[in-house]
Amino acid sequence: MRYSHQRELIKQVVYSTNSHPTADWIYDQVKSSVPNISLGTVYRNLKQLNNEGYIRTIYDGSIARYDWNMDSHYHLKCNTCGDLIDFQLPNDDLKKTVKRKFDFKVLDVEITLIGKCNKHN
Amino acid sequence: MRYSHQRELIKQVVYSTNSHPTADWIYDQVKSSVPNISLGTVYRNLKQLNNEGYIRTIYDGSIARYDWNMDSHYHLKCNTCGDLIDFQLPNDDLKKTVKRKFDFKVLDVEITLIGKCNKHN
DNA sequence: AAATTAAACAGTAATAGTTCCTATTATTGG
DNA sequence: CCAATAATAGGAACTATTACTGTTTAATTT
Repeated sequence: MRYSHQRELIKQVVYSTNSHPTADWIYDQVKSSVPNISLGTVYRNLKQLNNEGYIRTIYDGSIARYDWNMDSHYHLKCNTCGDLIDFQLPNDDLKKTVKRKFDFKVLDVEITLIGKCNKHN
Repeated sequence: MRYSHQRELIKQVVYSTNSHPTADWIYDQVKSSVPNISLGTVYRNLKQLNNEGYIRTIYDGSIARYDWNMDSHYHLKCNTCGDLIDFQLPNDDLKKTVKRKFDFKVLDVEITLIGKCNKHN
């Protein structure tokens, strides 16, 4: 992957926040240093950074968000304000621990384990 | 909610499969009995069925899928074939149990707890 | 059983997020 | 410093979903 100024800035923006930004938000940020950057460039570079393991893509409903934190961690999603909050926990009683540690009321739990099923051994 | 033939068929299609179908797949199925049903009707009714608690909407990456199973349960997503497999587990060591019970190799775990954060007490 | 009312409809246009295309520009290895 | 080619800007295209509009249909009232 050849160096690119735009990609470097995009990476810095993702690494600068814990808010799991969208492509559009990142685009707006980078525009302040490179006013005529195109949204396609942002998407292309986010995909590359994802593929190279610099960032990860998470889906918040139907829209993509980007996260610099590559450690295995989970998210608390508030369906009133939409915030996505990082957390890391042992595998015990999630709901109670989350209520205690984050004062976050769990209404629904969605767990997706991504991997490979037994048809591809 | 007034009775509608189309909605009844849409509900039946969702209840007929464990494959977590997309709106488009449901549309194709229902078309065999109502050839000129419109895709908008499918989406509108899926949303209504969701709001009335007959089905739930799950997001698979950026696309919506529909599930008749309203119990709290999780999904194994295979990133080779895209299958989404239901499972239900106690909160112990997920990865090992999943490997043993489903012969499914977990590469990444995404957990989203949906609820309300402490700004809205 | 007709008339009335409003929900649901088909068809289609519009939107949002994302990807693709093309001619131009920038990085890099020789 | 030059040639090769990866990356770019700008905009068109695409996909999933929602919104709009005039018509049909189910439920309710006469």
